[in-house]
Formats: sequence, C-alpha cells, structure tokens
Amino acid sequence: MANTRRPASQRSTSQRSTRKRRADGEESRRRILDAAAEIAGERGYDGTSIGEVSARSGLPASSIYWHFANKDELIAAVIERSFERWLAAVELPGPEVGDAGERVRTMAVGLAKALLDTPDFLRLGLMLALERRPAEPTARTKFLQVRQITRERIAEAIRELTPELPESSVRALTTYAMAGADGLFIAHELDGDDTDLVALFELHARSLSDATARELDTHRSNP
Amino acid sequence: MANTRRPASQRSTSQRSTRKRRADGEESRRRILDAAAEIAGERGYDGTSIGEVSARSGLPASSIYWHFANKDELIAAVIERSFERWLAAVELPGPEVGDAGERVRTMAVGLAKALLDTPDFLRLGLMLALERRPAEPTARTKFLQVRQITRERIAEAIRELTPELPESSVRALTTYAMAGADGLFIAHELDGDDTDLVALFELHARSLSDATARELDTHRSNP
Amino acid sequence: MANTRRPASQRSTSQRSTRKRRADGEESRRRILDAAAEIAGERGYDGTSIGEVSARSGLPASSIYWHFANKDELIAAVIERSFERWLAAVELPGPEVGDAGERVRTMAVGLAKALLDTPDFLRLGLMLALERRPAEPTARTKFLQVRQITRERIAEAIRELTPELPESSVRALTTYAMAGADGLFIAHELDGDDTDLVALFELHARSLSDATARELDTHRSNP
Amino acid sequence: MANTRRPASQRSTSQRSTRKRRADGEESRRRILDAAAEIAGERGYDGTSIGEVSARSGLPASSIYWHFANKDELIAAVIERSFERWLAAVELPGPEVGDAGERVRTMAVGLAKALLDTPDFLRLGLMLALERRPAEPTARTKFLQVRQITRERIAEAIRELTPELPESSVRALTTYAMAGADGLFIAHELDGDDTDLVALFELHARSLSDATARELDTHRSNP
DNA sequence: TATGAATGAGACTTCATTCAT
DNA sequence: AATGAATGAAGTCTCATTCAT
Repeated sequence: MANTRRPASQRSTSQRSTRKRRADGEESRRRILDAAAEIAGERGYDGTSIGEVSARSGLPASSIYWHFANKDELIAAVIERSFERWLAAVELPGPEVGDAGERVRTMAVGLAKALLDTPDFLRLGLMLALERRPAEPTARTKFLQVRQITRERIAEAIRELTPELPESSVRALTTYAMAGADGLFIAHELDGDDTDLVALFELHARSLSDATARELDTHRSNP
Repeated sequence: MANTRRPASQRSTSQRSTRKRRADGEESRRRILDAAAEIAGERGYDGTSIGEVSARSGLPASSIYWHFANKDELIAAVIERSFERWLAAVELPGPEVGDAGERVRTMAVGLAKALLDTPDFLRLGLMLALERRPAEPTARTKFLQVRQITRERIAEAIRELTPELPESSVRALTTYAMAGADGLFIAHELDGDDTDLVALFELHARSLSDATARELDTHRSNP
Repeated sequence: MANTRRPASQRSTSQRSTRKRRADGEESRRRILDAAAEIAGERGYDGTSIGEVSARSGLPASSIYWHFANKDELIAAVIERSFERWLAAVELPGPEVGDAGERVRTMAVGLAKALLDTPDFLRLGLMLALERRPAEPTARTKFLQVRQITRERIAEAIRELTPELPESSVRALTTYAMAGADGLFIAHELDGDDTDLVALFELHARSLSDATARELDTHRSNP
Repeated sequence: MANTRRPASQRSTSQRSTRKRRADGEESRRRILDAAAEIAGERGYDGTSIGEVSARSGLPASSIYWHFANKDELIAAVIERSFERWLAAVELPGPEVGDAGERVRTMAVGLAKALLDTPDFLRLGLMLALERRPAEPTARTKFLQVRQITRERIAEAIRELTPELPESSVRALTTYAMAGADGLFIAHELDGDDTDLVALFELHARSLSDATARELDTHRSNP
C-alpha cells in the first residue's frame, strides 16, 4: 500500500561495470546472425548449435534468446537475410539488348557471379531442402518459398522470350534451368574453385536456348 | 510395474512387429542399417541419433555398438550399402548400339530410373557433401570418393565417344553432366513427383550431345 | 524487420488489448498483480515465472522489478491483496440475532460465499502452505500469519459463545472449524461446481454446534 | 587381450572403478523414487528439479532418464508408489463389531494413523490437485483417480451402513467425510505436531455419525 | 551375439535479476 | 515511471559412448 516512489530494489554504490558499456540490440542481432549464418552454412540445421553460435558471436546463449524466439526462428532469419543479400548480389540484366540467346547468357553469368559472392544462401538452403524431417523447420519452408518465387520469375522470363511455348514446356525448361544452376553450384562447392562457374553457366545458358528452340519447333509441328 | 528392459523413453512404444527372439547377427545388422538409412536420408548426419536408430530398429543402442564402432562408421556403412544398391539399380547400357547420341540418351534414362528407385543414396550423399565441418565424417569422404569414381567413368565415356576432345573440354562436360544429374534429382525431390525425371534426363542428354559436338567444332577450328 | 521492442519470445503474441501508452504506476502495478495472481492461483510459487507474468500483464519483465523488489515480494503482495479482497467478500454477521447455533450458521454461509467469490486466495495460500522448502517464501509466512489471525478470531467467537469451555476444547474446535472450511473448499475445487458449498458449510456449522455442546457437557460432568 | 596375470600381492591397490560395481536397476530406480518423493513432498511439482533429484539420489541426471521417460512420469511414479504405501498403512477395520458409530470411529482412527505414517502421499497429492495448469501433469490425473476411488469406497461404506439414505445425501456425506480428512491433515501439517490428529478424526467420525442420523431423519419425514 | 544400466558432455531453453538509459 | 538489452545459473532432456555381464 505505502507506495514509496522509488525503485523497489535498493541501489548499490559499487559500480563494477563488467557489463557492456552500451547495449546495442541491432549490433548484437547482427553478430548473432553472422555467427549463425557461418555455422549453418558449414553444418546445416542440426549441426548448428546455440552454444556454438554463442561462442562465435561472443554473446551468451541466453542473449540469443532475447533476439530470437528459438533456434528455428534464428535459422529462418539467417535464410531470410541470406536471401536478401543474394538478391542484392544478382546483377539484374540491363535494358533489353541483343537477341534472346544473348540475354539468357547475360542472366546466367549474373547468377553465376552472385553464387560465387554469396554461396551460403544456396548451400544452406539446399541442405535444408534435402531434409525431410517430420516437423518441418521454418527455415526450410522459407527457402522453398523463395525458391518457388525464383522459379516463377524464370518461367516468366521464358514466357516473355517465347510466348508461343505451351505451359508444359515452360515448366520443364524452368525446372531444367534451375537444376543446372543447383547442380553447377554443387559442382563448384565440391570440386573446388578450379571449376569455372561462369563458363559452365554460359554453357548451361546455351543449352537452355537450344532446348527452348527445340521445344518451339516441336510445338510448331505438333500444335 | 511391467518392467520391460528398454530405456524408459522407449517403453510402451509399439514395436514395429513381433520379432523373432533368435539372435541373428546378419539380421540385426541389416535392421540397424535399414533404420539408419531411413533416418539419415531424412535428417542428415547430425540429425541421425543413435537413440533414434535404436528406436526404429528395435535394438538397444548398445547393440548398435556391437555391430559398428561408432556413429561415423555406421553412417559410412549406410553410404556404402546405399551406393551398392544404387549401382545395382543402374541399368548398364547394353552392347554398343546406335550412334553416340543414342547411347548417351540410354545411359541418361538408366540413371534417372536408378535415382527414382534408390533416392536415399544421392539425397544423403548430397547432404553430407554440402557440409563443411572441421572433422570430416568418414561417410562424406566415402561419398566423395564414389562421386569421383563416377566422374571418372563419365569422363571415360566421353573420351571414348570423342577421342579428339582436349582434356579441359572433357572435364567441363563431365562436370556439366553430373551437375545436371544432381540438379534434376534435387528438382524431383523438392518439386514433387510431377517432375518427369526421365524426360528431363533425356533433355539433359541431348544438351550434352550438342555441347560435346560444339566443343568438338570449336576444337577443330581452334586446334 | 518490424522490430517491436519485446523479447523475441513474446513478439507477435497478440496483446490482451490495445493499451494506453500513458505511464500510470498504479495501473501497471494492478496489471502485474492481476497477472501474477492469475498464474500463481493456477501454478503455485515455483510455477509462477516472471516471464509469464510479463507476458500476461503486457509489461516487460524489467518493469515488474520496478514495482516489486523480487519474485518473493511479488507473490507476497499477491497474497496480501488477495486476502484483503477475501476479507471484503466475507459478509460480517450483523448484530447478535438469534441463538448461538443460528449465528454460527450465518457465519458459515458467509464464509462459503466468500470462498466462492474469491477462491484464489485460499487456493494459492494452501499451495504455499503445504510446501516445506528450506528458504520459506515471504508469501507463505504472510499466509500463515493471516491464517493464525483467522484462527484467533474463530477461537474468540467460540469463547464468546461458550465462555465456560476450557482452552484445550476451544483449540480443538477451532482447528476442526478451519479444517472443515479448508477441506470443503478443496472438495469444491476438485470435484467441481456441483458441490453445494453453502449447504456443506451449513452442515459443518451444525456439526460444530453439536460438537461444542458435547464438549460443554463433557466439561460440566468432568470439571 | 594382453593377459595381465599377476600374483595377487602385486595387484595395484588403487582400484579406481568410478563406475558402480554392479549395475542394479531396481535399486537405482528405488533411490531415484525415494529422492523424488522427498523433494516433491516438500516442494511440489515445479519445485522438484531433476538436478535436485540427481543430487539427492546420487545418480547423474541422465541416469534418471534411463528409468523414467521424463519428469512427468517420474512424479507420476512417485504418486503411484506413495499411494500403494498409504493403502498398506491404512488398517482395514476388522470384522463387523459394534454399532455403526463404533465402526465409523474405528475407520477414522485408522485413517488418521495412516496419514501420520505416510503424510507425503496426501501432501503432494493436494499440492498437485490444487494446481490448474493447462497441461495437466500425469501425476495429478493419477492422484485424482485415486481420490475418486477413495470417495467411492467411502460412499459404499455409507450406503452399507444406512441403505435407506438417498443418493444425494450419500454424496454430500461422502464429500463431507473427505473434506474433514483433508482439512484435518492440513491442520496437522501446518499447525504442527501438537494437533492431536487421532482425537480430531474421532471428533469428525462423531460428526459424520450424527449428520448421517440427521439426514436419515429428514429423509424419513420427507420421503 | 548381444544388452541393461550407466554416464559426462552438451543440447535447447527459461529463469530471476540487473542496469544504463 | 519505466524498459531494452543483457546475463549467469539452472531448467529438462538427448547425445554418443562404455562396460560388466
């Protein structure tokens, strides 16, 4: 009842500030995400332990839980940020220059370079995506969503270049386009840096152009 | 009261089936490998726990250690057996029939079918391969070896078909061949069963034939 | 991105209501006590966490520590307020009307109704009281004090009604009176609302009257 | 493998077998239950930590999980064993001797003595029962079941003694009987050992007899 | 050819509390 | 009159592994 207008806890004069000088949430959050991205990119979902994130970020484990509700949300945030960076790294093709094949090749080179710059995104994403655990991690869902969006963009680009193409062909070509990208990325990851990713993406672009042309031919003769 | 001799966390879990009580080493080993393969195919290396393998195989954890030295060797054995099955599933192309393109296409279809039959091999393998942990699991090494052998076979096939091709081209084409296979497998895993893996592998075979031809042309004009 | 300033575990939890942002100490204190009373009444001392109080009150944990020195004092304050409300809910018997038995019955009914109105007080109190932890929480002490005062009042009432009764009998009857109240409350809590608390308290009042009369007889013949 | 046959006189005396000489599951289980019962009887469900059980039983926390699937099952097992012991402690009334009142009194004294002997059962049970947490612990359910059985037995005894009594009266009297027992137990727990539990239970038995007689009268005149 | 029982280390997460602002 | 951010300790539980039998 008698409410003394004072903080309920009494103040001590000893000022041993082992504590951080100034709490900076944004900075801490960033450090946690950096550490988590690093580890998750190396070891996948299960291999990423909060303890290790704590060790690498320099923040105690309990602090991680101030910023992220749980491990699931942390990894999901990693994927999210990773995707944003990857998107930023992709050089969007400039104004429509050259023929269809030329444009496809330009896009392919852009993708290859982005993958070289920000490989964590796809590496972690693929690790997550290949898993089939009963309780699907949020991060996996997030990656699959992003992937779906990417698919849709590719399909749109194909439709724009070859409007006559039937939808089934568009879908097959989209799948093939993405498969090449995924596969070449993996090749580069596994077989080391001597894999010339840019050249191989150009090769893939050429394959796609040719395949598109073939599909178009088939469609025209078998309408 | 009913004190069955299992860890408490596994008591009262309905067993897979009433099992024969006769001790049979080969059978036990098989059951452990089956369980481990199932789990590892779903959850990767870190996600596979001895406890879960014990639960799914119906054998106590200590029995797993009678058959395998440790988790690492268990997963390595999974990869090994998985690879053997995958090899057996690949329909080797019969005696040289048809032209080069035809032969490539036949091989591609064989690969696609094998992947559909025994997908665990590549799924687990890729999960392992994408990881970059400091202490490399034996299973990963094993998978990479197997992969290397496969690469070598593909390269050999290419060399045989087009002996003139310079080694750099052979390597690029090999990488591209494997990349397509990996990527298409992933597409099929992620985008569901409506991805026509066989058709896409045929498409890829065609791309490879064309690319090989192009490389040959380039080489002939720029010797 | 939307970085509301709450611990991550509480973000996106739908707030109880849109709250006025004006700082109002009295109102905040009330909200904290409400939340704490709710939780402590459900889960007892150990089961009441500051985090949960924070979540249910909508105030950050640190704010709770502005109003209360620590968890112990918070729960003590809960007991205190709860007791005040309970006291207010007890309908004090009017001026001496009717015979002794009648008056006892009226008091009993008053108690029963108060228990129905403010059950948290006794529920939490009993939970605390039954514990025997080494470091006795302030709240427990507080409840036991309140209980002792109540005992004293009952004893006083008995002495007033039957001044001849020896102290040992007064004590026994007091204990029995309280025991009945406690026990009937528990019965009502456990066995649901179909327990007619008022009728049972009347039954108990009658038992007490009779027991008192018996004790008196015994005393008169064995002085 | 290397056969370390040695004369007994040369065997090293430092026999640091940190491991238990012989694993004895039954004994360990008992020790864990003893420790858990002790703590749970003192501090309730939430107040019982596996760490403390580990410390008091001398077994590592992980060993506790070999014997019990989780904390919930551990506490449930405590209640179960506790109830068995309590049942064994209750002296069942001998062959029907004396009148109804006499028999009721004998039963009451038996109950009182059992409560004095094995107080943990009811103390923990009541603590659990008073809680209202969303996820009901198994132990609480178990206690409520046991309590229901006890109620049924009391009701049966009342029906046997006074077969004419309508069911509503039987139910009220049963509730009152249990309430007295609960309340007196609490009184004894809180107000110390100077509460003469046996005498108070006899008082309660008398109240019950009288109340039963009254109910019977009421029923006979208002059939 | 197993397996019941155990165990230290470490997993994720919550705890009560602090303090600079 | 608060509160964002942090933190060490402790919470429950799982981990891979061992070993006597």
